[in-house]
Formats: sequence, C-alpha cells, structure tokens
Amino acid sequence: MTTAGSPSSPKRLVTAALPYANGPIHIGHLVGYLQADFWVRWNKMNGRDCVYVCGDDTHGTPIMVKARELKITPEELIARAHAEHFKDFSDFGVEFDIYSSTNTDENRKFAEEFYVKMRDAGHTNVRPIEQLFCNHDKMFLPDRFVKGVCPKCGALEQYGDSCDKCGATYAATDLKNPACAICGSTPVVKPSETIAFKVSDFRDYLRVWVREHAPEEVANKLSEWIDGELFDWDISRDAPYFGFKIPGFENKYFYVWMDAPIGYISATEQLCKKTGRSFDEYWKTSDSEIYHFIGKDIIKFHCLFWPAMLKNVGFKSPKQVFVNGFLTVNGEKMSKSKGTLVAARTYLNHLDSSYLRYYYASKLNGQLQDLDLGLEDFTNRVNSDLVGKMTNLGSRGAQMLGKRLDGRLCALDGKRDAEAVKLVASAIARRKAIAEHFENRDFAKALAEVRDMADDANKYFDERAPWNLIKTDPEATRLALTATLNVFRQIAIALKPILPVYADRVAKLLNEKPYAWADGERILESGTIGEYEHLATRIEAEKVNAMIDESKPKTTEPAKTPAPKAAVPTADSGPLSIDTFNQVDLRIAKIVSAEAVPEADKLLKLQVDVGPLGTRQIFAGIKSAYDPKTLEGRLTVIVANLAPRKMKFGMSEGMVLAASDPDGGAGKGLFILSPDAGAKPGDRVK
RNA sequence: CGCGGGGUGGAGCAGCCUGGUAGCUCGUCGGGCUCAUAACCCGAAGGUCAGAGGUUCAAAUCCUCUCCCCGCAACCA
Repeated sequence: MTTAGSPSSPKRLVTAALPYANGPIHIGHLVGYLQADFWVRWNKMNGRDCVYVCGDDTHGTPIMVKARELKITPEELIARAHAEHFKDFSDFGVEFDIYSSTNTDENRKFAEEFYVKMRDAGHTNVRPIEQLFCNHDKMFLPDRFVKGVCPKCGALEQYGDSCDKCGATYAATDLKNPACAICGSTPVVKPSETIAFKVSDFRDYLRVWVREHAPEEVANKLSEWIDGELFDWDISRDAPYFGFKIPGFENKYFYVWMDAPIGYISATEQLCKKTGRSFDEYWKTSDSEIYHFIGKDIIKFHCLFWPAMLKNVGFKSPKQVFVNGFLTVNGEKMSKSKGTLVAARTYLNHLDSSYLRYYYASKLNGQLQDLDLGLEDFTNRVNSDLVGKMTNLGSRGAQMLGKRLDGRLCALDGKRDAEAVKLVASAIARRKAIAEHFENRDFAKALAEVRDMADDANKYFDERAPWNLIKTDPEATRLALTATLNVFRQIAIALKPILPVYADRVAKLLNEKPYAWADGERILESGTIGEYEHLATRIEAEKVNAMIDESKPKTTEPAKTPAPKAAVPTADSGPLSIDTFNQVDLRIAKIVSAEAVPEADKLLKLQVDVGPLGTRQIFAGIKSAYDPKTLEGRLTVIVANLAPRKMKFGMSEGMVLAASDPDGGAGKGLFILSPDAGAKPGDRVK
C-alpha cells in the first residue's frame, strides 16, 4: 500500500456510474458519488495523480418519450438534466474533474470504434428478429417500454430486456402477454433485424476477470451467470430512438447501455483535451489504474459486458470495480409515500451537505452491505461527533487563545508540559492507520480514529483547565491551547477528504494554506491564528422532519369528499365503467382440497369446485395466513375468467380474493372472503 | 441444499481472519466544570456475545447443526 503519493505511484482514473438524465439525483445515488469523492479527494491530497470522471447518461427511449411529453427536444431535456445534476453534485461537494455526457461527438466516435472492432472481429451477429411494434405510438417498443411476463421465471410486469426478479436476460419478443408500457395496447410483431454482441465469446476471459477485479460476493453471483446461459447481448434498437446511429444501417441505433460506459472513455478524452494530459496513459498503457464505483444493481453491465467490450477493442480494463449497496432509511427501503426518497435538492433546502457527507463516511466501510440512514442516528452522530467533540475542540482552543492571549501559538516544550507533547504525538501517530483506512475506503474506521483524537484532546483540555490556568500562568495556558489546536489541526487534515470546506476554513483560521496530507507531519508552533467563527452548527431535528415532509408526495387536496364507498383503492387509472367491471367474472367456489406447496413460501394449492364451471386448480398466496386443513369445504369468491397462468408448480386457473392491508408489510393479516349462507358454488358475484 | 448480508447491554455499531479480562458512540442515571455551539470531563446501571453441540487449558472469536431477521431470487393470477 502506498501512503504517500510519489512519482512511482500509478495515476488513477476514478469513475462513478453515470446518472440517467431522466430524473433528479436523490440521497440514495449520493452514497456512490460521495464515496468515490472521498476516495478521490484522499488520493489527491495525498499527492496522487487522480482524476474523477463522470457525466450524464443521456440516450434511450425514456428520454425520448419524456421529451415528447414535455414537448421539447431530447437535447433540451438532457441539457436541463445536465445542469441540474451538475449543480446537485457541486452543492454536495462532489468535485468531478469533468462532468460530461454520453451525447457528445467523442462518445459517438468511441461507440462506433467499439462497434466496428466488435463486428470486424466477428463478435457480432445480425439476425432477423420479430420485434414488438406499437401501432398506437408508432414505434418499435424497446426493452424498457414493453412489459409482460418473464419467459424464464414467470415474473409479472417485467421489462423487455431482463427480469429483475430472476436476472434472466432475453429478447422483448420472448415476453409473454406483452403490453406497450406507454399506452397499454398490445403491440404487434414486426420483422426487423438486430445486432448482438456475442458476450459468450468472452466466457473464459470473464470467468477469470471477475475473480480478479470484482469483489468476491459479486464474482460469486456473476459466475452463476457466466457458467450458465451467457446470452448474447442485443446492442441495437430501431428508430425512432434517441442515440447514435449504427454505422452501416439506416434505422438502427446503439442501445443506451452500449454507449453509456463508453462515456467514461469519451469523458476522459475531453478531460485530456482540456488539460493536456495523455489519454492513452489512462486507457491504453499499463502504468495507470482505472476504478469504477457502481451500485450493486448494475454489476452485470460493468463486470461482464464492459470488460468484454474493452478486451475486444484493446483498451485497459478497470483494476477494480467497487460495488456499494443500496441506501435504506430508518431500516427500510426508501419510500416516496414515507418521504424517505429524498431528492438531493430537497435535502439541500433544509440541511448542510457536510452532515450527510460525514454521516455516510462514518458508516461506509468499502463493503457491499446496504447502508442505513437512521434519521435519529444521523442527527445524534453528527451533533455529537462532528459538532460536540471535534468542532467544539477548535472552538474551545481558538477562542481563548484569540481573546486572551493575542492569538499567538508557542513551542511545545516537553519540559514544561510533557502531556502536551505526548498528546500531539499520539494524534500524529494515528495518521498511518487513517491513511490505510482511506486507501481501503474504510471511511468508518478512519473517522473512528479521528474521533479518538478529539476525545484525547478534550480530556487533556479538561485536565489543564485553561480557564483557571490563565489566571496564574498565561504561558502554560498558551502551551496547552497550542497543543489542543494542533490536535484540532490534525483532525481537520484527516477530515479533509470528507469535509473539504471545513478543512479549508480551519486552515484559514490557523493562517495556513489549504492542507495536503503531508502537512500533518508538521507541528504548528508559531504564528498567530485568525478570528474564530463557527465551523459547523448542530442539526435541528425539525429540519430533518421538514425535509421528510417536503419529500412526501403532495396530497393533492386529500379526499375531502369522504367517498365512503371507495373502499377499494383503485389504481390511478380513473373511474371504471360498469362494462369493464362486468368483464370480471366473479364466482362462488367451494374449496375441495387445500395443501401447502412445500417449496414455496407463500403458496397454497387449492382445488375448487365452481359448480357448472367445473373444478379448478388455483394457487393462492395465502400460506402465511391459513392452515390448509381449515380451508377445506369452505366457500369463497374467485375470479373465474382470469387467463390461466403457468406457474412453477403447475397451472393456476383463477384467483382467490382476499383482503389485506393495502400498504402491505406491517399488518400481515390476509383474509379470504366468504359468502353469506345460501350461496352455492358457481353462483355469479355481482 | 438459490445468492449474499446479519443476529453482541434500550438504539446504532466494532471486536471474529491472527482464540486468552466484552469495547465504542448515542441514550438513561448520578456527579464535576463553566473555556466552549445546553458543549466538555468523571462515575454508574445495563449484555449467559440468537440457541445447541464440538475442538481447546481457554471460544463472541474455530468447527457442526438449528432458529430468526434483511436485501435479491423463486413462487404472491
């Protein structure tokens, strides 16, 4: 490990996943960008040549469709997103060396190069396909705009490229029961051609690659896929599409995920043009290191397709892909209705970015685990550690020195105060461990060390009791304050990758230049400090609450009209016509037999008698609430004309109606319906 | 035997790899101080380290099994 940047240290190129230009940055995204930012800042202040590259991911149908909705061009849309994203990141202190976009000339050039080399090496194939076309929207339906049933696992509501339930990838036409995600109509199949990248040609390469460049847990997951069915990857989309045209075709465009990671490269090139650096040194020659920071949701693109593409084109592959988990808030997934899906901008409307930077850092350890933002814990931690311990230390020392002792520092004379010397030495001794933790991206441990520095110094300060000492021995007091401020200075230096603005203000207070890591080797024993001003204020719980409130969906004039009968929370599809309702064939059914499906957590297998309609087999997800024995012989209500569905355990030919809490989760009650006495199997329910 | 993470005083976590008095922060209670942003310092209460078995002189730590929780996945038509 290298703790000091030296000419021999390889330069580093760090990337964070390119955010999609379709929506705002939220606090979940920030886990990754901040983590990478901490690490880059650490590298830079340690003298390492390191650049942080990012940009917007701008292509694809969602952008096109959204622009259509807003009646603007896609270019306008992505320009807006770019400005917003950039501002959000800047205001959070995320400092990119370049924040580019995938919609640039450079990116087009590289995308074409990647493709041509792929094609010429025989790693692509073009084959006729049947593709889904929506007659209503006049377009081929790309992956994310057709929904249906996953052909592999049977999951519902899956998009056309891959199943987020089972991870399978497939072609959109493989989906069962497809529907246009925009208008809901059933698309027709139209012939077209598709270009696929034969990822399977790189199977052996990838098998080794993931072990060396991805975290172990990720490699385990991926090897399932590598050793299983490594599907070829469809990289083309038909017009209309917002993206780059594929050379040699009239109406074909690169799929957004094809040119997105290439954005790392094109952004690097732009950066190099701007700064005169050598592009090749980053992406071609071997004496540099590339690191990707990504979330665990996009490991497939970064650890399979991407290294295969890079390999083929002769570029370097990343030295490591760092994967972080998702953010939970108060132990749960972020939720719009609970107001925990907080946009970066909303956060900034109420709180200072340094709090979140500190808090995330205090919990990030470089592992794949999800990170929990406990709102109360957040408030306590920041107030206690950052304000109460660390900042207060500076406040205690600097104010007295400034007001009572002309602000002058003095030499730390061990003969006069051995403890003072020991205190500062011990703070400096912690730097080695802190540096290692930073290098390993274990920011939590680094901050624990910093906190210990503050604890030691606060203890020392109390022992010396300068507020008394100053009455009898001003010079001894000066020495004690100098020692205290030196620890404070060490804290600021160590904190700089996390809280750069804070560190700069401390440097200014101590009349020094902005800190580099090496400045911590020195002890400040002379000079005069500036006037103290507050460096960080406490978090007020009300502000946190206000932020959550602002994040909750605007309850558009909540149902003043009680709507007593609207017991069923209709999906936001508007009122239902009686005709539509009549299409649902509800019937009384008698449960003839019921048994648990052993391999399924939630399912009961039922045989039901529906009178004239005969006997049906139904799988119902009510295992948690009912003992099968108690169901046999009961009457209940089923939907009889639902399309039969093939499930892993057999055909399900209907649906048993049951009541449950619409919010799911908490109330685990699940209650099937029973007709009043007199109803018999097969009776229509209306 | 789907993949992975986890179960340590009220809360959040460290310790586990490299066995040897169970630690940190918050919270609670009592005391001190009054320089400092109601901050800081000292002390106390509170844990059979999920459970069982095993290895060992010695297990939170190593091994085996079991239970529970959380993501993802499989099914909730």
